Amino acid sequence: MPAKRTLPYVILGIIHTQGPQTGKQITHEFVHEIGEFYHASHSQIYPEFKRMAKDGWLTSEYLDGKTIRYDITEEGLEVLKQWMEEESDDDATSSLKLYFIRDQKDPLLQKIMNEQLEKHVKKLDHLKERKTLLFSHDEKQDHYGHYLILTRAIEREENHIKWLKAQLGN
Amino acid sequence: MPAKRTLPYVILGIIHTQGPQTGKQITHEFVHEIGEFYHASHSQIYPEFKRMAKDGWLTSEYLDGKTIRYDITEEGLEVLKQWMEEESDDDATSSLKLYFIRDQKDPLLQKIMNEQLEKHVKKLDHLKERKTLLFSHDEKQDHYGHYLILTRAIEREENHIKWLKAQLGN
DNA sequence: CAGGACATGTAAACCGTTACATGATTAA
DNA sequence: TTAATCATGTAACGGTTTACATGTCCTG
Repeated sequence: MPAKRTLPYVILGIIHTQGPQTGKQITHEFVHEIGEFYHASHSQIYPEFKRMAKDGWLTSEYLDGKTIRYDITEEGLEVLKQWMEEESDDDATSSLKLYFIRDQKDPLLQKIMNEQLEKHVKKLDHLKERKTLLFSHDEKQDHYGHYLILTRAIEREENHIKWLKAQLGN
Repeated sequence: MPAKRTLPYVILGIIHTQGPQTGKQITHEFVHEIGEFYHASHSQIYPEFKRMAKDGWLTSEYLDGKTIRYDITEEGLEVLKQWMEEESDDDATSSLKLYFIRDQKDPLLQKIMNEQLEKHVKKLDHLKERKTLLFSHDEKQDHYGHYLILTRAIEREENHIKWLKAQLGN
């Protein structure tokens, strides 16, 4: 995978919601808190901190001559806000954005879930087409595994869509 | 992501199930057939073919002085078989293996789905623990997005488990 | 004070993508 | 025949992981 750059935005999001962070603290976040949904190792985090400070997204403050604590700047906040509002290329990114939304009334919640809904509806349509194209007769006899995972993929999409609609209906 | 090496095995699987392949053919497979579940670009495929031929997993045969068609060797078959039987590190890999199973009676089907089931049950347990730990009272008021995606993750696992059990019950 | 854990930092290797290059076939 | 397309091939780049390196603090 081309692995589009999300690390800096996740860092901004964490600092924004959890307050200023040292390398140790944010590494802990990545392992234990947000770790369910995103992971980064310390060897990415430390250089990324410096890059972001150089770019003016973070301020750095020495705590004890070696421990640096970073805080988000106005520019960083702006960058975060833009990222939150731009369209996500995949589900994982959408979920990360949701993770950083604290208020149930935030209109971004609806926006992101609506985007997801639209994409999953399209995906479901496509998968169903594939299924009728490939397995409308008895072909599954001879490609059972393919039939299985296609069926599973369809059910997953249906389940996800159902969930999104239920949430959006609230 | 570290992206564990799956390309060569997918190539073996395709040749095994679809017969000998040229670069063009297998590129088409990656885009149009198996593309739902795995993707590779031609710039990976051509060098990989050569590596695999050098390693004795494939034989190469010139069709017209420039088009090379590759077929699987006995050794390649063995490698494929081993890969199919070893434990998968993630769901995507499990699905790929299922894709290559043509016969509904193949015992590997059950084996792989049982592995998946076990992992997803563990994952579900873990997610539920997280939820009670983080959101047993009214904390969701203040971290609604986190609450949402955790809830969604749980439902996804439940749905997947339900599906696996239904399949295994047949 | 010696050893180990730990926080921080850097380097190397791997995989995959995008972009570029080449030669042959096809088509205007 | 020239131009476009296409199959094949190579190079450069980005991102992530693993491994290695350094200094500090804690502990026996």
